[in-house]
Amino acid sequence: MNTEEPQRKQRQRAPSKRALASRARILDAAERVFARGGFDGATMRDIAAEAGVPVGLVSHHGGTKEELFAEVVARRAGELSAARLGALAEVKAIAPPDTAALLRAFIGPYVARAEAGETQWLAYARLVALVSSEPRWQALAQEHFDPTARRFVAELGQLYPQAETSAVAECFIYAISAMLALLTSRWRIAALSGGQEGGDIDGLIAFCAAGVAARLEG
Amino acid sequence: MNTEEPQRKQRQRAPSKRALASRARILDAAERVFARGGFDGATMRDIAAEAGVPVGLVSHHGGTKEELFAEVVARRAGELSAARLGALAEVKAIAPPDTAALLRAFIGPYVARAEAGETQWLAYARLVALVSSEPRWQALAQEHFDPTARRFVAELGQLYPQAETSAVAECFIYAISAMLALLTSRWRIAALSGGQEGGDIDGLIAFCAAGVAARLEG
DNA sequence: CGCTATATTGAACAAACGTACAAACTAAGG
DNA sequence: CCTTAGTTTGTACGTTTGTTCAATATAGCG
Repeated sequence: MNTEEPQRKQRQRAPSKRALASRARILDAAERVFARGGFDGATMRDIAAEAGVPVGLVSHHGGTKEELFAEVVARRAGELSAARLGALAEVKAIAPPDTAALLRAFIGPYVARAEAGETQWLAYARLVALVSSEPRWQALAQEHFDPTARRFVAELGQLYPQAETSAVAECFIYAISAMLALLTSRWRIAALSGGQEGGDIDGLIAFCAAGVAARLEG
Repeated sequence: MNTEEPQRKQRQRAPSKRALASRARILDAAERVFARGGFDGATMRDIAAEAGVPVGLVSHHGGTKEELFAEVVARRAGELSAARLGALAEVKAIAPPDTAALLRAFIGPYVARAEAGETQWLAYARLVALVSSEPRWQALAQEHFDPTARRFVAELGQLYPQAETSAVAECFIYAISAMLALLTSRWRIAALSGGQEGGDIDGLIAFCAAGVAARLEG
């Protein structure tokens, strides 16, 4: 029969410092390796090698490969959503925001982190691009990105009351894809302009804000 | 020593009708399977099963997996580039084109094919999105997409003489990524707007044309 | 028709894959 | 300090991977 004690905690002891460090190193390594080659292009052994630990330890801390991928995505999603909603609240506290201000509240926190030299956030950007484009990860996108995105779509919709929600969402997807292009395709911009580096957040927001206005006002 | 006959053709007999049909079926199947799961997500056996042929035949016609992928990309790139340059010439024959006309010449041929119910072109769109975003396929993008893209960047630059080439290329990348989002992320637009279908080429061009103008005139 | 280059088939290969596992090791709690 | 839950390690297993190959069938050409 079953044991008497009901719902005793699965974990009876707190994880040690070293265990937490190992776990963090593994998640960081997984983020980089997943970003480099996508889910299928990454192997558990690559991740283990990148983290400098044996293969078995990756499974021990990360579970199956799919669970590990979901953890990597989830880990930064919370911080990012909080930063975005915070920026939104900040902007609304001053004055009723315009289109550019709304877009900046959404895009700014992301680009700032990616451009702060933190390569982990740039790797994360590639991951998000992957999750956002492959229907395979629809559930992940729905859980971690949709709530915040829906909030911004609603705010944007208030600026264009006569526009349909689907048109607002369409514009928002265009803006997100342009943002991800800025973060992940700088090499291609350089290739098309003969080697010149190019692309910054102000230009991106100018592009998107005008695009949204033209699409939703028409 | 070497044989006497200089540069005799490797292939001594023309491929049979059935061989050509097999080859086409294999490339079509590879296009779908690669589009579904990316390069690493696809297996030669998946492709063989999708085409209804034994595994060995895929290698026989397509070579290695990488060669097969490159062939799949190359096959439609020619037709697409020709259609785009044709549309550009057509538009320029009438009058000096504006931004929207230029973008339509680039985007139109693609979206038209993808929306004509030809699922193969939609699969190809996912493939292009893949090639355009992963640095791994930089060489493929450079060979098949860059020449035409560079041409459009140059045309666009003539409309904004004071803008730097890198800024023009930046805008063009934004427009391409928005186009690919329209083709590959309709499911996400629907998810964000409560199920409503949305997104068409006219809205996309309105968005991009206004974005380009705002970014390059400023 | 008969000959031959090509196309097709199914089986086989080594390598790499995700995962499971038992043994050795650490560190937290009494 | 000793117990014990948790961590680390190395290995090993069963699949699946891309590719090769010899055999068989097919279709072009004189």
